[in-house]
Amino acid sequence: MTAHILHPLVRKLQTVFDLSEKEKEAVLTLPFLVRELKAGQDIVREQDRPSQCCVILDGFAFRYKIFDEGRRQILSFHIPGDIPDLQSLHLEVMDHSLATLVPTRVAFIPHHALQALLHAEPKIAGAFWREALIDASIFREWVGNIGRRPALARLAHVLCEIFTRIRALGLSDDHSFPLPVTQEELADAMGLSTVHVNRMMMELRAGGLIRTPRRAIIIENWEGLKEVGQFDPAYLHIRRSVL
Amino acid sequence: MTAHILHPLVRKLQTVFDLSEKEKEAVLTLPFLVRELKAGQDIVREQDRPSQCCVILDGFAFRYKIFDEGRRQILSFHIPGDIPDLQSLHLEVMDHSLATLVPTRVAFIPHHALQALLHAEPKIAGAFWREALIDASIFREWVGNIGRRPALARLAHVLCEIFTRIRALGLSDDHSFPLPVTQEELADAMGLSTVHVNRMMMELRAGGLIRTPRRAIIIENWEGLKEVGQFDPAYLHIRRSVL
DNA sequence: GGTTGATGATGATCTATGTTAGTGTTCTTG
DNA sequence: CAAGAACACTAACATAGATCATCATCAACC
Repeated sequence: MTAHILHPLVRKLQTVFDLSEKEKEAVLTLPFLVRELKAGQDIVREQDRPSQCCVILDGFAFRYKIFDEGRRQILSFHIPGDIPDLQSLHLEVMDHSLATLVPTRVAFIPHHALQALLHAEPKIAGAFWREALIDASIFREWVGNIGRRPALARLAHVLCEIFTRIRALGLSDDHSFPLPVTQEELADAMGLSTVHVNRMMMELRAGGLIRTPRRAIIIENWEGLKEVGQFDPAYLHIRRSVL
Repeated sequence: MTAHILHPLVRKLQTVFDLSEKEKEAVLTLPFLVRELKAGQDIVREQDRPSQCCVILDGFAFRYKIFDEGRRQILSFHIPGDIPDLQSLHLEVMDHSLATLVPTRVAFIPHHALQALLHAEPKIAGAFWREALIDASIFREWVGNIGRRPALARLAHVLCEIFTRIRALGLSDDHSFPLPVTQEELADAMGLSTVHVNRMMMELRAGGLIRTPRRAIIIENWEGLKEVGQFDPAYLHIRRSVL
């Protein structure tokens, strides 16, 4: 049961909500279709009208929007267990796109199956709603991160957030984690230029806060990084027990 | 019935969802407590654990967060009919604050009454969920607005958004609307300095796009303003019929 | 009805970040 | 294994927007 394909979803829900065995079971018996996607592939696009939601099983994804003249804004990063397009259950038309960052395995679950689940298990409906609200909370934090923090703090904050979310899933016990993100992608997520992200990255390294081996991050000084990024995880609304 | 105190809430829900008479009735019979608040007063604060939600009946409110050294980021503006702290139904602790912009009348509805309503009227639960998702969509747009648009476009976009939301409620038939917001507040909403907001405001006026009589905005050239702000209302997910 | 405080409007100056134009290194792929 | 693409990194220069300081206007209030 632990090895069930949808297990990442259950694990994720448990980081924000306490599920009973029966409820876990109900989630795990959802019908789904697995697809393996290459890196940099769109999963859904702005203006699409999806009839299913996708669960990230393995890999990384991100949401984005293209502004004038091809300026891209990355809106969020997604890790295994996330359902980044859950909103399509209630909002017909996508207002942004969703793509993979690396080769990623996703499970597609038909809307009607999810609707049925939410109907049958009101507590799970609550958990999903909660998920969506946390999503919104993260966007709020990003608004402030981009609007009111200088570049160095902005970068530190993003790294703290990703690490905290990954650790809450139990995907990192020490202080290192995969970060399959290019500096260009980081720049698009933070409203900066790639050149400046590079400079800030170097500054964090020079300060002994992080190391950046190939496609990963090792946090050398967690307290220091939190300090620089003014990071307080309250906005992630993660259950105390898994934080 | 039309003059019921909670009517603004019904009117608002109808901009995003089609309500039956029975459902309207269920909303209007919610128990509530009205309070008149002065300008600049907090309604709920970060870290609070509310046991009720508030509906803006009359006036304007905004959500905000204080970052390092008192730098404030305004996260959203709220108009009559909005329930800005609906999230407290599912997220115990507030991750931001909510305050009035001008003297404002709000109705407080106990969580348990809302829970009961959502249980009794699943379609209304859907409408509320939809509301919350639209909220998130607006935050996403703001992330991009702040991250990827220059100051002039950013300002134009914010004005377009507020106007569109106000007009969807039927609170403005021509092209003028109340905007009881100081340039400082606009600055905090857009991640700019007040001085620069002032300059951009003057530029919009000089371009014949808007006029700004006391505490209000008159849009002189709607198409032009949309153009400058790259405004596409799709992200507001407003029903076609009221747009 | 004058005083006070908030807000809007300016100008001079400074700086964080953007832009452009590269170089070198590593990964992919034929 | 060679060739090409991504990607990280660097430097010189450009600029949007921040800061600081001042003054004008207007509303609120004793």
